[in-house]
Amino acid sequence: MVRAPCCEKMGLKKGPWSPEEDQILVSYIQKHGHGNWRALPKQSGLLRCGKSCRLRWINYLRPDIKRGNFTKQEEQTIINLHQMLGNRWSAIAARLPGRTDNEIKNVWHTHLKKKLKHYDSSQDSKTIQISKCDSNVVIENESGKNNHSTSPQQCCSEMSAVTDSSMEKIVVKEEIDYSSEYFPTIDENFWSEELANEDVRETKEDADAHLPLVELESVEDSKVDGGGGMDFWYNLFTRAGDMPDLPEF
DNA sequence: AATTCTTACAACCGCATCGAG
DNA sequence: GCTCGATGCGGTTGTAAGAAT
Repeated sequence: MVRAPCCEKMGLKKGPWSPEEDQILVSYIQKHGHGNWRALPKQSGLLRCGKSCRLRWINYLRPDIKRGNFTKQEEQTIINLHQMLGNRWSAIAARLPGRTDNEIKNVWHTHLKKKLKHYDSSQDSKTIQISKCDSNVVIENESGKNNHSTSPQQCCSEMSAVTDSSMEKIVVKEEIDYSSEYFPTIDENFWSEELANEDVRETKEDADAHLPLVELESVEDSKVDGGGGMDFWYNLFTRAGDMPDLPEF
């Protein structure tokens, strides 16, 4: 049994929003707020489903939305956060005031992914490797709530601090600048798209010498989807000793 | 000038999660 | 503990605009 899409209900409009619809939605929310998205279309007179209204508001009409091109710093931040969190766009968006998860996702797919792929292809020989990885890490946040992660992706996305040898407790402590301070800097070649073949980063041997390996167990049963994936998991734990305490997501 | 291709981004869909009852 | 409705999230699609041919 397949559930019918919500907007297929009789009379509900789909597709691009008209300025009139935007106006109705904005003025309704300004007056009444958006306590109940489901009820909002009925009460405001819009022929849209609540989901569509919510999306339109969050991604486009919200007054605090920052429009226009992303700055280099914002792009750098996205890259760094994506390396940390994988495809958790909402978590990334939470660190970029005025930007939406949808917008960030689009920028990633249309610009950054291509750039990085191009950039990384010139960096292949510098890939860092690790042989073992723990697939069952317990994470504890500030509220004391434990999260059991069975996948690297999931675990990494919730990881918020250095893992010690027992890998049991992770506590959030402070805000950090995601744009550069704690991450390897992407050089000018990335932004210029003219990738140098040599002397861009340290060699693999140099990197291995600087990055402490962490003893971890097999990840055979781990599910890894797109985004950060296993490489990131490896890199995160490889670099664990260099990572700062990170805030909660 | 017309057509095709590419890019960017808004919007949709369906699954996951959460909370109330 | 279970069910169900509401909301959040990420993947994907649709389409308008611009570029290339």
